[in-house]
Amino acid sequence: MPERPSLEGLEQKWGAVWERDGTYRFDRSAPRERVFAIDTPPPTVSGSLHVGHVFSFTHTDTVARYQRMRGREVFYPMGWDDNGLPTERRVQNHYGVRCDPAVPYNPDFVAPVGGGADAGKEPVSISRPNFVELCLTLTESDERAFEQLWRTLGLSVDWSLTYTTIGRRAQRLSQRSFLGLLERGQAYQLEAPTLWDVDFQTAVAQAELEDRERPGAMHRVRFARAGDCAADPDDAEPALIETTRPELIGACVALLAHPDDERHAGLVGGEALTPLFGTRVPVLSHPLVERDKGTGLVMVCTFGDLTDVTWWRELGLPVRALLGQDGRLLDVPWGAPGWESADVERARASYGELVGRTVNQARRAIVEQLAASGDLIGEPQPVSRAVKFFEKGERPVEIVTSRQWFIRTLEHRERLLERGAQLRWHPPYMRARFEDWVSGLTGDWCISRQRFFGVPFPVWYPLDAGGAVLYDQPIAPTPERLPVDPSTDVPDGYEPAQRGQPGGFVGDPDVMDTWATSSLTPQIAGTADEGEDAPGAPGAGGLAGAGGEGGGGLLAKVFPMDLRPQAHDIIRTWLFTTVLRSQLDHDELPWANAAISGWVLDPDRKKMSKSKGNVVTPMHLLEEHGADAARYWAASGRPGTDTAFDAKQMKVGRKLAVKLLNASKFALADLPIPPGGERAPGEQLTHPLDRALVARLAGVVREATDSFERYDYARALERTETFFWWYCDSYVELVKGRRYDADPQVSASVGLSLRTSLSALQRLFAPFLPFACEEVWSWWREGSVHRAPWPAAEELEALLEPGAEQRAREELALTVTVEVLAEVRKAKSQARRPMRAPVTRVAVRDTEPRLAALELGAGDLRQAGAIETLERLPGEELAVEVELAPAEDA
RNA sequence: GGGCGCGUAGCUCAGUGGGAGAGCGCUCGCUUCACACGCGAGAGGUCGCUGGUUCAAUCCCAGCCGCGCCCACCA
Repeated sequence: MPERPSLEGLEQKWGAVWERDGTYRFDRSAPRERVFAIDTPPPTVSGSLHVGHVFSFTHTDTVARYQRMRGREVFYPMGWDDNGLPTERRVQNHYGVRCDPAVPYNPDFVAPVGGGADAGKEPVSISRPNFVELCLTLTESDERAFEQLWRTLGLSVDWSLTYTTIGRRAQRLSQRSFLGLLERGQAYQLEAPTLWDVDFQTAVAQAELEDRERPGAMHRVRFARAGDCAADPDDAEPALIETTRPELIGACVALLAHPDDERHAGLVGGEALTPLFGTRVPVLSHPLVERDKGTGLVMVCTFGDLTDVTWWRELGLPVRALLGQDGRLLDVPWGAPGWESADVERARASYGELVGRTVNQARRAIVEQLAASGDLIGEPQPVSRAVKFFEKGERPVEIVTSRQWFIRTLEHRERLLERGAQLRWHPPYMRARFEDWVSGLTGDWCISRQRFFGVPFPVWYPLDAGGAVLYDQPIAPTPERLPVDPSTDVPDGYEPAQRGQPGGFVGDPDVMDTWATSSLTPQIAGTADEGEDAPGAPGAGGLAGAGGEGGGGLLAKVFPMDLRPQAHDIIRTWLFTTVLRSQLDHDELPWANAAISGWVLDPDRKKMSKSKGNVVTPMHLLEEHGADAARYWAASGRPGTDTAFDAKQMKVGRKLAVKLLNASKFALADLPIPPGGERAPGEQLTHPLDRALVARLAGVVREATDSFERYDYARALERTETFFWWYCDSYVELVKGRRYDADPQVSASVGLSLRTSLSALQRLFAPFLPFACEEVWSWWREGSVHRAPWPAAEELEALLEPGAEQRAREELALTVTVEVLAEVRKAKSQARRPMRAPVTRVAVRDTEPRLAALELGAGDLRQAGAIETLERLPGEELAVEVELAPAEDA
């Protein structure tokens, strides 16, 4: 036991011991019912972890440590989500490269030195395999840094179970699951209007959209009436629409009014001519049109927003697409079929100024044209409106038609809602977010991305004699070949030279969305025994192993898992897709519990973000305050609740950890420690106050345990902490006299009480302050506190005398004794005297039962208060007179 | 527009159908034999507003106001 206990260096000291002893190693021989499996969120590997990660991962770690101490064999892996767009973008910037699938693989390629955006050089085009190699190199170094941080924070993960979402094992599982879905008709391909990010040039999913307020302008535009009236233009009342997207007038395929809107009843059923381009479009009605918006007449374009898609589909409108995949206006053949115009020359002339322009450029240009032609009515009115963005994108998403892979989702909606109801949510109200999302789904899940660093779709397509791709006849590899990359691998029965040749084959060029793989994290983590290079599982189709049929593998032991911890912002993505995939592949929930963490907000209650520069780097945090202190702050944030970043809370946590060191030192120093630590055979709690203390402690243990069972780690901490400070300030002060008594008969009971209480407190704090607790445990106990059993209220109560009446009297004795001691302290404090100042006489007036109880604590009270005479007088309520001895120097 | 959560001391937040709490900060005091990262004492609040249920409401119910988040067919 050190002379002056300190927190310094405990992270390194105990981190090394835990690693050496395999303290957190998952024991694969444990029976299924003892296993507690956690589906750890794999952090995105694209730079650095932030304070929010420390926050939520600490929550999970406290639960993991609690369960381990409860005797569960905890399956607690770490994963790295290194698959996907954020990594690609980071690699592009870091190395100054760009992936071009047309470039051949260069085995001797060396990453450019001093590349990157800051070098101001044009990015170097490299092949997809070279690009993927760079992604792997960069993520590897990030992952080492992440692991170091987690180890310093004291996460009790089993590092031998680490997986990555781009690793061969994840790819194999992801592809195997996809092929199963394809075989069962749950995955399909479709050419359809798709949400599209024009910068990344990839499809995106509904779940990856977010709204952003953007300034825009509302333009009132005149459409001439076509048909009979066209012969007599002066007679024809024009059709007025309002739009924020005038650049899409050329893509207009109809005008719509509400069926009950009498103002436009005369128009409906007729036709109108688009301004500038002179295209005939029908005027129709649809109930989704809102009469009080704009003029009540709306232009349908292919496609300005998701509502346009609805109208286009429901009304069977044609496609007149203007926007290309790069977000620029396409060159379209005015006058050709589908592009008819009442004035082809004028249409070509107008459009000539728009073609090749971006959306914003084209909008400015067409507004000038409309103004010049008189078709723009009034000035554009500035408006602020919500625009849909890809959450990682910088320009609004567009809707373009493309071929994509989908997983059937809508038809499983009811079943998914049932699954959501079966899942135990912590806190329970988070379930509403899941249900809102499932109920609001409008389409199946688009999982294909036109990117490079991801899991490829494991299919090829035959080419017919004319070189056309036969998309409806995909060629799948046999399971033993997985994972495959169809851009380099060749399907069975073909030669490499046949790639791209008529009668040959092509590989699917796309990769899966990152969620399409991370939605399988329970299965990926649970197949750690397969190894990275194991062949595909035997048997076609779905995943083998889960469900336990014959398989003695790891997966059968850990799946379905016990706990999915995650933050609330990814309920609609990660949580939802994991439930969906587990439903489709296993027809069951992937876990029994979902524990949802809040976010870390900056002190202004805004979400922390790098752009604001208010982010504190986690490692710096741990170095300054210590891991236990940071964990204390995190664990004080209640489940599901956003918490402001607060360094002051960390200081409080640090004080608590230091206090635990010192209290343990006081309690244990020079105290005989029997073998086994707490209690020698035959030892008894002979003093009523000691029994009362242990009884109270049993109540705290019960509350902490109940709280943890409900995943309310914060309450467990709060109860333990409150008790602990009271214990130090009141109980320990009260019994110091007996603690140091020369007569072993007198001190024995305190010794047992201190050993018993410290043992319980050190274990109660262990999930929160793992380093300080391990340190104090090591002073007097064998083995790790983190493998010690969680304290049990029953064991503590076994030390007490039976009899409720006696327990109540002793509990009252502790209460009254502490109350009187407080009065004595108050008198000394108000007299500005030290706490050890002697007291000649204390007269306590109180009710008879309380005075009787006080008698049980009178001896300790006299010693703690330095009281000469203690008188007990009958009274109505507690009143204490204190006569201090004269100060020596007064 | 819909849903969820929140609104308690200057700050951060617990809490309960019957006495309004903690930590930090502030004031005053104490070198008490584990700890000055300590100990003791104290000041400080119409528990968002308005109704209702109840003997009794900070807590339960309704409405409103404010904040945050999620969702929405935002032309």
